[in-house]
Amino acid sequence: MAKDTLSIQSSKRDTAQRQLLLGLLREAEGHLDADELYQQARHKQPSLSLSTVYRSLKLFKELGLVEEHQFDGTRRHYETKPETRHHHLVCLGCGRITEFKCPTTERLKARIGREKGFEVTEAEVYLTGYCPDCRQRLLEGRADAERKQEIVERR
Amino acid sequence: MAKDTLSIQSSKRDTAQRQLLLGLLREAEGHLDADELYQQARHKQPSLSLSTVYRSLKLFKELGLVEEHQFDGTRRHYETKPETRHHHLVCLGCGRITEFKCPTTERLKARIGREKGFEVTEAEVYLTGYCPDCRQRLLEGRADAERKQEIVERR
DNA sequence: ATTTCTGCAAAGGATTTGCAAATTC
DNA sequence: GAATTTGCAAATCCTTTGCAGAAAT
Repeated sequence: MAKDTLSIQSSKRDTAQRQLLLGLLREAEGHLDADELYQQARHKQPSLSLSTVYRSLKLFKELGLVEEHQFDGTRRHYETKPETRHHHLVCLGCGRITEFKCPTTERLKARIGREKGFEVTEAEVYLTGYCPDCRQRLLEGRADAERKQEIVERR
Repeated sequence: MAKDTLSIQSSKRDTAQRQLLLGLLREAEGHLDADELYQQARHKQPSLSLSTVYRSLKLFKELGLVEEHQFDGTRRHYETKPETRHHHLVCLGCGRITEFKCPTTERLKARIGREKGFEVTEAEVYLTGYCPDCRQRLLEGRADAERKQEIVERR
C-alpha cells in the first residue's frame, strides 16, 4: 500500500498488518467479514490478531477506504470503496451477493433531503430474494427443510 | 390482541405476554429495540423476561406482524407491519428516524429481478444524513466532539 | 393430559478494550 | 525517544438456548 494511502490523517502509521489487510480487501472479489479477512491474512502473517483486523477495518472505514455493510443481522461485511456506486441483492437461499446499479438513487437522495430538511449523506438500496439456482431448487421441490439447511450452512 | 392474530399458524398460543408485547409495539410511535420494548413491558408485567421478548419478536416476525430493521451495526429495531410501504432515513447525529415513501422501489424490484434472474422478495432503501436540528448545531459550531457525544449517548 | 410457553441462568458469537511489549516515525 | 500500534486476554453487548415449572388448549 502506498504510504500516502494511510496518511490522509497525519498520525496514521504504515504497518505491515495494515498493508496486508488492505491488500487482501482489494484483491477480494466479494465482500469479506472480519473473520474471513483474518483467516486469509493469517496465511501470510500467522501472528496477526483478530483485534488488529477489527481495528484496521475501523481505521479504513474512517479514512474512507472501505465500506461496511450489514447484510444479515449477525456480522458486518467489508469491501473496498467501489469506483462506481452500486447496491446489493442478497439471496435468502444461499447468501450469494449480487451487485447492481441504480442511478435514480442520487435523485432520491436530493429529493428526500429537500422534503425532509435533511442533509443526506448516503443512500443504500438493499434487495433480498432468491437467485436463479435457488429458485430452480425451489421449483424442483428439493428446497425442503433439509436441502435448505445444507445451503444455509454453506454460507 | 384478537386471538386470531396469533392463530395464523395453528399451534401458536394466546398468552398475556404476547398480547402485551404486540400491543406495545402497535402503540409505539417509533421503532423499538428489544430492550426498549422489554423496559416498557416490565411496567405492566414485572415478571416478564427479556428472553420472552426476543422469542415473541421472532414469532411476530414469522407471522408477518412486525418488521425487523437494522439501522446501525449494533441492535435490531422492530415496528408493526405498516399499512403503506415506507423506508428509513437515519440521522447520524441524534439517531432520529424519519420515514419516507418511494413508489419507484416497486419498479426497481421488478427491473432488477428481471435483469439478474432473481425472484426479489423485499426492497429496502436506507438513507443516512443529518436532520434539521443537527445541521443547525453543526452550523453553530456546537457540534464539536463533546456536544456530539452528548447527542449520541442520548440515543 | 398434552403441547406450548415462560423465566432463569448460562451459553454464544461478534466486536471492543486495557495493558505491556513491539514498532514506526 | 515519543507516539502509535500490536497481540493477548478479558470484557461487552446483543441474542439465543436448555431446562424445569407454569400456562394454554
